[in-house]
Amino acid sequence: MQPLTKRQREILDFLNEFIDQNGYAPSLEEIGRRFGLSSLATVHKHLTNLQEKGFIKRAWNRSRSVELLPMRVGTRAIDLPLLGNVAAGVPIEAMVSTETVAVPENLVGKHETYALRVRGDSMIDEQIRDGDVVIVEDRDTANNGEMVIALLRGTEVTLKKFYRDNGRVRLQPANENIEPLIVDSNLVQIQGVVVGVMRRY
Amino acid sequence: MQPLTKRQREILDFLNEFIDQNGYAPSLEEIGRRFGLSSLATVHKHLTNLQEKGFIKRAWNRSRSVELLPMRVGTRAIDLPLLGNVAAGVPIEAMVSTETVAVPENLVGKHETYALRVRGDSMIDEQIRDGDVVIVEDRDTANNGEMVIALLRGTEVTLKKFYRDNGRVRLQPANENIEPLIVDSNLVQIQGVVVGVMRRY
DNA sequence: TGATGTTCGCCTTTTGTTTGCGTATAGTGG
DNA sequence: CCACTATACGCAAACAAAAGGCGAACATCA
Repeated sequence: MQPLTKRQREILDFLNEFIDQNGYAPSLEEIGRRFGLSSLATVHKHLTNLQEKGFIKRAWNRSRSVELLPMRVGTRAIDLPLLGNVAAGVPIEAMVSTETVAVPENLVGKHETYALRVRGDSMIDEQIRDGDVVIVEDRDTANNGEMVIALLRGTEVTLKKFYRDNGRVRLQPANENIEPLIVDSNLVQIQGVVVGVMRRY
Repeated sequence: MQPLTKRQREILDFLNEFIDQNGYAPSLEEIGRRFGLSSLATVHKHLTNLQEKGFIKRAWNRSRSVELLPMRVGTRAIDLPLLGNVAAGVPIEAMVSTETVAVPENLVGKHETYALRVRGDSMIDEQIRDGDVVIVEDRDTANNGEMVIALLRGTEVTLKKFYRDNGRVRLQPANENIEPLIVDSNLVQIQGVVVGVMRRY
Protein backbone atom coordinates (compact mmCIF):
# COMPACT_ATOMS: atom_id res chain seq x y z
CA MET A 1 0.00 0.00 0.00
CA GLN A 2 1.38 3.33 -1.05
CA PRO A 3 2.22 6.01 1.51
CA LEU A 4 0.00 9.02 2.02
CA THR A 5 0.79 12.69 2.16
CA LYS A 6 -0.12 14.67 5.23
CA ARG A 7 -3.22 16.12 3.63
CA GLN A 8 -4.37 12.77 2.36
CA ARG A 9 -3.94 11.25 5.78
CA GLU A 10 -6.04 14.03 7.32
CA ILE A 11 -8.80 13.52 4.81
CA LEU A 12 -8.75 9.76 5.19
CA ASP A 13 -9.02 10.13 8.96
CA PHE A 14 -11.95 12.48 8.52
CA LEU A 15 -13.72 10.04 6.22
CA ASN A 16 -13.21 7.32 8.76
CA GLU A 17 -14.64 9.37 11.59
CA PHE A 18 -17.56 10.71 9.58
CA ILE A 19 -18.71 7.36 8.29
CA ASP A 20 -18.30 5.80 11.69
CA GLN A 21 -20.40 8.52 13.23
CA ASN A 22 -23.18 9.01 10.67
CA GLY A 23 -23.51 5.70 8.92
CA TYR A 24 -23.04 7.35 5.54
CA ALA A 25 -20.22 9.05 3.72
CA PRO A 26 -19.74 12.84 3.56
CA SER A 27 -20.37 14.76 0.35
CA LEU A 28 -17.52 16.58 -1.36
CA GLU A 29 -18.89 19.84 -0.10
CA GLU A 30 -18.88 18.61 3.48
CA ILE A 31 -15.32 17.43 3.19
CA GLY A 32 -14.31 20.74 1.68
CA ARG A 33 -16.03 22.70 4.40
CA ARG A 34 -14.29 20.70 7.07
CA PHE A 35 -10.89 21.60 5.65
CA GLY A 36 -11.69 25.13 4.52
CA LEU A 37 -11.46 24.28 0.85
CA SER A 38 -13.59 26.43 -1.40
CA SER A 39 -13.33 24.27 -4.48
CA LEU A 40 -14.88 20.88 -4.89
CA ALA A 41 -12.29 20.11 -7.52
CA THR A 42 -9.67 20.05 -4.83
CA VAL A 43 -11.64 17.59 -2.78
CA HIS A 44 -12.34 15.55 -5.83
CA LYS A 45 -8.69 15.27 -6.67
CA HIS A 46 -7.85 14.20 -3.15
CA LEU A 47 -10.41 11.45 -3.30
CA THR A 48 -9.06 10.36 -6.65
CA ASN A 49 -5.59 10.15 -5.18
CA LEU A 50 -6.81 8.18 -2.19
CA GLN A 51 -8.57 5.83 -4.54
CA GLU A 52 -5.49 5.35 -6.70
CA LYS A 53 -3.47 4.55 -3.65
CA GLY A 54 -6.00 1.94 -2.71
CA PHE A 55 -7.45 3.38 0.48
CA ILE A 56 -10.98 4.07 -0.67
CA LYS A 57 -13.42 2.90 -3.31
CA ARG A 58 -15.98 5.03 -5.14
CA ALA A 59 -18.95 4.36 -7.36
CA TRP A 60 -18.92 6.67 -10.34
CA ASN A 61 -21.11 9.74 -10.02
CA ARG A 62 -22.95 8.38 -7.01
CA SER A 63 -23.79 10.53 -4.03
CA ARG A 64 -21.80 9.84 -0.90
CA SER A 65 -20.40 6.69 -2.33
CA VAL A 66 -16.93 6.61 -0.85
CA GLU A 67 -16.16 3.41 0.96
CA LEU A 68 -13.15 2.77 3.11
CA LEU A 69 -11.15 -0.25 2.11
CA PRO A 70 -9.66 -2.20 4.98
CA MET A 71 -6.00 -1.39 4.79
CA ARG A 72 -4.95 -4.73 6.06
CA VAL A 73 -4.74 -7.34 3.40
CA GLY A 74 -6.94 -10.23 4.18
CA THR A 75 -6.50 -13.88 3.77
CA ARG A 76 -9.60 -15.83 3.22
CA ALA A 77 -12.25 -16.60 5.75
CA ILE A 78 -14.89 -19.20 5.39
CA ASP A 79 -18.53 -18.79 6.23
CA LEU A 80 -19.58 -21.73 8.33
CA PRO A 81 -23.24 -22.43 9.01
CA LEU A 82 -24.17 -21.78 12.62
CA LEU A 83 -26.29 -24.87 12.98
CA GLY A 84 -27.65 -24.29 16.44
CA ASN A 85 -27.03 -24.22 20.13
CA VAL A 86 -25.49 -26.96 22.16
CA ALA A 87 -25.44 -27.51 25.88
CA ALA A 88 -24.56 -30.53 27.93
CA GLY A 89 -27.62 -32.67 28.33
CA VAL A 90 -30.10 -31.18 25.94
CA PRO A 91 -30.55 -31.84 22.25
CA ILE A 92 -29.17 -29.43 19.74
CA GLU A 93 -31.69 -26.73 19.23
CA ALA A 94 -32.15 -26.17 15.55
CA MET A 95 -31.84 -22.57 14.45
CA VAL A 96 -34.60 -20.93 12.52
CA SER A 97 -32.51 -18.50 10.59
CA THR A 98 -29.67 -19.77 8.49
CA GLU A 99 -27.07 -17.80 10.33
CA THR A 100 -23.43 -18.12 9.45
CA VAL A 101 -20.18 -17.35 11.18
CA ALA A 102 -17.03 -16.13 9.52
CA VAL A 103 -14.12 -18.29 10.53
CA PRO A 104 -10.50 -17.88 9.50
CA GLU A 105 -9.29 -20.55 7.17
CA ASN A 106 -6.67 -21.95 9.48
CA LEU A 107 -9.29 -22.88 12.05
CA VAL A 108 -11.20 -25.03 9.62
CA GLY A 109 -10.31 -28.68 9.35
CA LYS A 110 -10.12 -30.81 6.25
CA HIS A 111 -13.46 -32.49 6.83
CA GLU A 112 -16.87 -30.92 6.70
CA THR A 113 -17.04 -28.28 9.37
CA TYR A 114 -19.77 -26.30 11.03
CA ALA A 115 -20.29 -24.07 14.03
CA LEU A 116 -22.38 -24.27 17.18
CA ARG A 117 -23.09 -21.75 19.85
CA VAL A 118 -22.48 -23.03 23.36
CA ARG A 119 -25.23 -22.64 25.92
CA GLY A 120 -24.56 -23.05 29.59
CA ASP A 121 -21.36 -23.42 31.50
CA SER A 122 -20.86 -27.17 31.36
CA MET A 123 -17.43 -26.72 29.81
CA ILE A 124 -16.35 -23.87 32.01
CA ASP A 125 -13.28 -25.72 33.26
CA GLU A 126 -12.10 -26.06 29.69
CA GLN A 127 -12.37 -22.31 29.27
CA ILE A 128 -15.47 -22.47 27.14
CA ARG A 129 -18.22 -20.23 28.37
CA ASP A 130 -21.83 -19.52 27.59
CA GLY A 131 -22.16 -17.77 24.26
CA ASP A 132 -18.89 -18.96 22.76
CA VAL A 133 -18.90 -20.40 19.28
CA VAL A 134 -17.24 -23.76 18.78
CA ILE A 135 -15.94 -24.91 15.42
CA VAL A 136 -16.83 -28.55 14.89
CA GLU A 137 -15.30 -30.96 12.44
CA ASP A 138 -17.77 -33.54 11.24
CA ARG A 139 -16.20 -36.90 12.22
CA ASP A 140 -17.54 -40.13 13.70
CA THR A 141 -14.44 -41.11 15.62
CA ALA A 142 -12.38 -39.28 18.19
CA ASN A 143 -9.12 -39.70 20.02
CA ASN A 144 -8.72 -39.73 23.76
CA GLY A 145 -8.96 -36.28 25.26
CA GLU A 146 -10.60 -34.60 22.31
CA MET A 147 -13.68 -32.55 22.87
CA VAL A 148 -16.63 -34.06 21.06
CA ILE A 149 -20.23 -33.49 20.18
CA ALA A 150 -21.76 -36.82 21.21
CA LEU A 151 -25.18 -38.27 20.56
CA LEU A 152 -26.48 -40.52 23.36
CA ARG A 153 -29.13 -43.15 22.72
CA GLY A 154 -30.17 -41.32 19.63
CA THR A 155 -31.69 -38.39 21.44
CA GLU A 156 -29.42 -36.59 23.80
CA VAL A 157 -26.62 -34.38 22.51
CA THR A 158 -23.77 -33.19 24.70
CA LEU A 159 -20.48 -31.37 24.45
CA LYS A 160 -17.89 -33.30 26.44
CA LYS A 161 -14.34 -34.58 26.50
CA PHE A 162 -13.96 -38.07 25.11
CA TYR A 163 -12.03 -40.98 26.64
CA ARG A 164 -11.99 -44.65 25.69
CA ASP A 165 -11.84 -46.97 28.72
CA ASN A 166 -11.33 -50.58 27.63
CA GLY A 167 -14.52 -51.24 25.70
CA ARG A 168 -16.48 -48.50 27.32
CA VAL A 169 -16.58 -44.78 26.73
CA ARG A 170 -16.21 -42.04 29.30
CA LEU A 171 -17.67 -38.62 28.57
CA GLN A 172 -16.09 -36.11 30.89
CA PRO A 173 -17.72 -32.74 31.43
CA ALA A 174 -15.36 -29.93 32.24
CA ASN A 175 -17.32 -28.71 35.21
CA GLU A 176 -16.65 -30.27 38.56
CA ASN A 177 -20.31 -30.02 39.49
CA ILE A 178 -21.34 -32.38 36.72
CA GLU A 179 -20.73 -36.12 36.88
CA PRO A 180 -18.81 -37.95 34.15
CA LEU A 181 -20.80 -40.36 32.06
CA ILE A 182 -19.58 -43.91 31.40
CA VAL A 183 -21.45 -45.91 28.81
CA ASP A 184 -21.04 -48.75 26.33
CA SER A 185 -19.45 -47.78 23.05
CA ASN A 186 -22.51 -48.71 21.06
CA LEU A 187 -24.68 -46.25 22.94
CA VAL A 188 -22.66 -43.23 22.04
CA GLN A 189 -22.24 -41.84 18.58
CA ILE A 190 -19.66 -39.19 17.81
CA GLN A 191 -21.07 -36.39 15.74
CA GLY A 192 -18.05 -34.18 15.55
CA VAL A 193 -14.87 -33.00 17.16
CA VAL A 194 -14.27 -29.46 18.39
CA VAL A 195 -11.32 -27.93 16.60
CA GLY A 196 -11.65 -24.32 17.64
CA VAL A 197 -13.29 -21.74 19.84
CA MET A 198 -14.13 -18.13 19.21
CA ARG A 199 -15.37 -15.49 21.58
CA ARG A 200 -16.30 -11.90 21.03
CA TYR A 201 -16.52 -9.15 23.63
CA MET B 1 -22.71 -3.62 0.45
CA GLN B 2 -23.08 -0.25 -1.15
CA PRO B 3 -23.00 2.91 0.95
CA LEU B 4 -26.13 4.87 1.77
CA THR B 5 -27.02 8.52 1.40
CA LYS B 6 -28.21 10.52 4.36
CA ARG B 7 -31.89 10.17 3.52
CA GLN B 8 -31.58 6.48 2.82
CA ARG B 9 -29.87 5.97 6.14
CA GLU B 10 -32.68 7.81 7.94
CA ILE B 11 -35.32 5.70 6.27
CA LEU B 12 -33.47 2.48 6.93
CA ASP B 13 -33.12 3.40 10.58
CA PHE B 14 -36.84 4.10 10.72
CA LEU B 15 -37.68 0.75 9.15
CA ASN B 16 -35.46 -0.92 11.66
CA GLU B 17 -37.11 0.78 14.57
CA PHE B 18 -40.63 0.30 13.28
CA ILE B 19 -40.27 -3.40 12.60
CA ASP B 20 -38.52 -3.93 15.87
CA GLN B 21 -41.32 -2.19 17.69
CA ASN B 22 -44.41 -3.46 15.89
CA GLY B 23 -43.35 -6.78 14.50
CA TYR B 24 -44.46 -5.81 11.02
CA ALA B 25 -43.25 -3.39 8.39
CA PRO B 26 -44.77 0.08 7.88
CA SER B 27 -46.85 0.87 4.82
CA LEU B 28 -45.61 3.37 2.28
CA GLU B 29 -48.06 5.90 3.62
CA GLU B 30 -46.77 5.47 7.16
CA ILE B 31 -43.21 5.95 6.06
CA GLY B 32 -44.16 9.02 4.09
CA ARG B 33 -46.04 10.50 7.02
CA ARG B 34 -43.08 9.98 9.30
CA PHE B 35 -40.84 12.02 7.00
CA GLY B 36 -43.41 14.56 5.86
CA LEU B 37 -43.53 13.25 2.32
CA SER B 38 -46.78 13.81 0.48
CA SER B 39 -46.11 11.43 -2.38
CA LEU B 40 -45.96 7.70 -2.06
CA ALA B 41 -43.89 7.65 -5.21
CA THR B 42 -41.07 9.24 -3.28
CA VAL B 43 -41.24 6.60 -0.61
CA HIS B 44 -41.42 3.91 -3.22
CA LYS B 45 -38.32 5.18 -4.91
CA HIS B 46 -36.44 5.21 -1.64
CA LEU B 47 -37.38 1.63 -0.95
CA THR B 48 -36.31 0.68 -4.45
CA ASN B 49 -32.94 2.30 -3.87
CA LEU B 50 -32.51 0.56 -0.54
CA GLN B 51 -33.36 -2.69 -2.24
CA GLU B 52 -30.88 -2.12 -5.04
CA LYS B 53 -28.19 -1.42 -2.50
CA GLY B 54 -28.98 -4.67 -0.80
CA PHE B 55 -30.32 -3.50 2.54
CA ILE B 56 -33.93 -4.64 2.24
CA LYS B 57 -35.98 -7.21 0.38
CA ARG B 58 -39.54 -6.78 -0.87
CA ALA B 59 -42.23 -9.10 -2.17
CA TRP B 60 -43.77 -7.61 -5.26
CA ASN B 61 -47.01 -5.75 -4.69
CA ARG B 62 -47.47 -7.13 -1.21
CA SER B 63 -48.59 -5.00 1.71
CA ARG B 64 -45.96 -4.23 4.31
CA SER B 65 -43.58 -6.68 2.80
CA VAL B 66 -40.26 -4.97 3.39
CA GLU B 67 -37.76 -7.16 5.16
CA LEU B 68 -34.46 -6.03 6.52
CA LEU B 69 -31.59 -8.06 5.21
CA PRO B 70 -28.98 -8.81 7.80
CA MET B 71 -25.99 -6.87 6.64
CA ARG B 72 -23.38 -9.42 6.12
CA VAL B 73 -20.48 -8.45 8.27
CA GLY B 74 -17.43 -9.44 6.47
CA THR B 75 -16.90 -12.81 5.01
CA ARG B 76 -13.35 -11.65 4.82
CA ALA B 77 -10.61 -12.40 7.23
CA ILE B 78 -7.87 -10.06 8.16
CA ASP B 79 -4.28 -10.87 8.90
CA LEU B 80 -3.37 -9.24 12.15
CA PRO B 81 0.24 -9.03 13.27
CA LEU B 82 0.96 -11.34 16.17
CA LEU B 83 3.04 -8.85 18.07
CA GLY B 84 4.19 -11.03 20.91
CA ASN B 85 3.36 -12.86 24.05
CA VAL B 86 1.71 -11.39 27.08
CA ALA B 87 1.42 -12.70 30.61
CA ALA B 88 0.51 -11.06 33.86
CA GLY B 89 3.54 -9.46 35.35
CA VAL B 90 6.13 -9.71 32.66
CA PRO B 91 6.77 -7.37 29.77
CA ILE B 92 5.48 -8.22 26.35
CA GLU B 93 8.03 -10.39 24.73
CA ALA B 94 8.68 -9.02 21.31
CA MET B 95 8.49 -11.54 18.53
CA VAL B 96 11.36 -11.88 16.17
CA SER B 97 9.44 -13.23 13.25
CA THR B 98 6.63 -11.17 11.80
CA GLU B 99 4.01 -13.79 12.41
CA THR B 100 0.39 -13.04 11.64
CA VAL B 101 -2.94 -14.48 12.65
CA ALA B 102 -6.00 -14.67 10.44
CA VAL B 103 -8.97 -13.15 12.22
CA PRO B 104 -12.51 -12.81 10.90
CA GLU B 105 -13.41 -9.25 10.10
CA ASN B 106 -16.30 -8.99 12.50
CA LEU B 107 -13.97 -9.53 15.40
CA VAL B 108 -11.82 -6.61 14.43
CA GLY B 109 -12.69 -3.20 15.79
CA LYS B 110 -12.61 0.07 13.97
CA HIS B 111 -9.33 1.12 15.47
CA GLU B 112 -5.92 -0.33 14.89
CA THR B 113 -5.94 -3.91 16.01
CA TYR B 114 -3.33 -6.51 16.69
CA ALA B 115 -3.01 -9.92 18.30
CA LEU B 116 -1.10 -11.28 21.27
CA ARG B 117 -0.53 -14.80 22.43
CA VAL B 118 -1.36 -15.32 26.08
CA ARG B 119 1.22 -16.96 28.28
CA GLY B 120 0.33 -18.31 31.69
CA ASP B 121 -2.98 -18.82 33.38
CA SER B 122 -3.52 -15.45 35.00
CA MET B 123 -6.86 -15.03 33.22
CA ILE B 124 -8.03 -18.60 33.71
CA ASP B 125 -11.21 -17.52 35.48
CA GLU B 126 -12.16 -15.48 32.44
CA GLN B 127 -11.83 -18.56 30.28
CA ILE B 128 -8.61 -17.46 28.70
CA ARG B 129 -5.91 -20.06 28.89
CA ASP B 130 -2.26 -20.43 28.09
CA GLY B 131 -1.72 -20.35 24.35
CA ASP B 132 -4.89 -18.53 23.42
CA VAL B 133 -4.71 -15.60 21.05
CA VAL B 134 -6.35 -12.36 22.15
CA ILE B 135 -7.45 -9.71 19.68
CA VAL B 136 -6.52 -6.29 21.00
CA GLU B 137 -7.88 -2.95 19.90
CA ASP B 138 -5.33 -0.18 20.21
CA ARG B 139 -6.91 2.32 22.60
CA ASP B 140 -5.66 4.37 25.50
CA THR B 141 -8.88 4.42 27.48
CA ALA B 142 -11.10 1.67 28.78
CA ASN B 143 -14.47 1.24 30.43
CA ASN B 144 -15.06 -0.52 33.71
CA GLY B 145 -14.93 -4.26 33.37
CA GLU B 146 -13.13 -4.35 30.06
CA MET B 147 -10.10 -6.51 29.73
CA VAL B 148 -7.05 -4.43 29.03
CA ILE B 149 -3.40 -4.62 28.20
CA ALA B 150 -1.92 -2.25 30.76
CA LEU B 151 1.54 -0.80 31.08
CA LEU B 152 2.68 -0.23 34.68
CA ARG B 153 5.36 2.28 35.54
CA GLY B 154 6.56 2.16 31.98
CA THR B 155 8.01 -1.30 32.25
CA GLU B 156 5.59 -3.96 33.32
CA VAL B 157 2.85 -5.17 31.00
CA THR B 158 -0.14 -7.16 32.17
CA LEU B 159 -3.42 -8.54 30.93
CA LYS B 160 -6.11 -7.74 33.47
CA LYS B 161 -9.65 -6.53 33.92
CA PHE B 162 -9.94 -2.78 34.36
CA TYR B 163 -11.91 -0.91 37.01
CA ARG B 164 -11.86 2.75 37.96
CA ASP B 165 -12.17 3.30 41.71
CA ASN B 166 -12.61 7.01 42.49
CA GLY B 167 -9.32 8.36 41.23
CA ARG B 168 -7.47 5.12 41.46
CA VAL B 169 -7.36 2.18 39.16
CA ARG B 170 -7.90 -1.44 40.05
CA LEU B 171 -6.43 -4.13 37.85
CA GLN B 172 -8.17 -7.37 38.58
CA PRO B 173 -6.61 -10.64 37.50
CA ALA B 174 -9.03 -13.39 36.74
CA ASN B 175 -7.29 -15.95 38.86
CA GLU B 176 -8.14 -16.20 42.51
CA ASN B 177 -4.55 -17.03 43.38
CA ILE B 178 -3.33 -13.67 42.15
CA GLU B 179 -3.92 -10.45 44.07
CA PRO B 180 -5.65 -7.45 42.47
CA LEU B 181 -3.51 -4.41 41.91
CA ILE B 182 -4.67 -0.96 42.98
CA VAL B 183 -2.62 1.97 41.79
CA ASP B 184 -2.86 5.67 40.97
CA SER B 185 -4.26 6.45 37.55
CA ASN B 186 -1.07 8.11 36.40
CA LEU B 187 0.97 4.99 37.00
CA VAL B 188 -1.02 2.86 34.63
CA GLN B 189 -1.24 3.36 30.91
CA ILE B 190 -3.79 1.51 28.81
CA GLN B 191 -2.28 0.03 25.72
CA GLY B 192 -5.29 -1.73 24.32
CA VAL B 193 -8.58 -3.43 25.01
CA VAL B 194 -9.27 -7.09 24.37
CA VAL B 195 -12.13 -7.50 21.91
CA GLY B 196 -11.86 -11.17 21.13
CA VAL B 197 -10.32 -14.52 21.90
CA MET B 198 -9.43 -17.40 19.63
CA ARG B 199 -8.28 -20.88 20.46
CA ARG B 200 -7.25 -23.74 18.27
CA TYR B 201 -7.18 -27.41 19.22
C1' DT C 1 -64.52 -1.75 -2.21
C1' DG C 2 -60.71 -0.03 0.54
C1' DA C 3 -56.07 -0.27 1.55
C1' DT C 4 -51.88 -0.61 -0.42
C1' DG C 5 -48.20 -0.89 -3.80
C1' DT C 6 -46.58 0.55 -8.66
C1' DT C 7 -45.64 3.50 -12.40
C1' DC C 8 -45.33 7.72 -15.13
C1' DG C 9 -44.07 12.47 -16.22
C1' DC C 10 -42.08 16.45 -14.47
C1' DC C 11 -39.70 19.35 -11.36
C1' DT C 12 -35.89 21.11 -7.86
C1' DT C 13 -31.93 20.26 -5.08
C1' DT C 14 -27.86 17.99 -4.11
C1' DT C 15 -23.81 16.13 -5.47
C1' DG C 16 -20.04 14.58 -8.35
C1' DT C 17 -17.16 15.48 -12.60
C1' DT C 18 -14.40 18.05 -15.60
C1' DT C 19 -11.60 21.77 -17.50
C1' DG C 20 -8.48 25.48 -17.06
C1' DC C 21 -5.46 28.03 -14.40
C1' DG C 22 -2.14 29.02 -10.65
C1' DT C 23 1.45 28.15 -6.66
C1' DA C 24 4.70 25.57 -3.90
C1' DT C 25 7.81 21.79 -3.28
C1' DA C 26 10.89 18.02 -4.16
C1' DG C 27 13.69 15.42 -7.05
C1' DT C 28 16.56 14.89 -11.56
C1' DG C 29 19.87 15.46 -15.14
C1' DG C 30 23.03 18.73 -17.10
C1' DC D 1 23.84 25.47 -9.19
C1' DC D 2 20.10 25.69 -12.60
C1' DA D 3 16.50 24.48 -15.62
C1' DC D 4 13.20 20.79 -16.04
C1' DT D 5 9.78 17.92 -14.46
C1' DA D 6 6.51 15.71 -11.67
C1' DT D 7 3.33 16.01 -8.05
C1' DA D 8 0.61 17.88 -4.31
C1' DC D 9 -2.36 21.38 -3.41
C1' DG D 10 -5.41 25.03 -4.32
C1' DC D 11 -9.29 28.13 -6.90
C1' DA D 12 -13.49 29.07 -10.02
C1' DA D 13 -16.89 28.02 -13.12
C1' DA D 14 -19.60 25.11 -16.19
C1' DC D 15 -21.76 20.88 -16.61
C1' DA D 16 -24.12 16.34 -15.81
C1' DA D 17 -26.19 13.03 -13.29
C1' DA D 18 -28.21 11.17 -9.14
C1' DA D 19 -31.19 11.95 -5.31
C1' DG D 20 -35.20 13.71 -3.64
C1' DG D 21 -39.61 15.39 -4.37
C1' DC D 22 -44.64 16.10 -6.40
C1' DG D 23 -49.43 14.53 -8.09
C1' DA D 24 -52.17 11.57 -10.56
C1' DA D 25 -53.42 7.47 -12.75
C1' DC D 26 -53.20 2.61 -12.50
C1' DA D 27 -52.75 -2.24 -10.60
C1' DT D 28 -53.31 -5.57 -7.18
C1' DC D 29 -54.64 -7.91 -3.03
C1' DA D 30 -57.81 -9.16 0.55
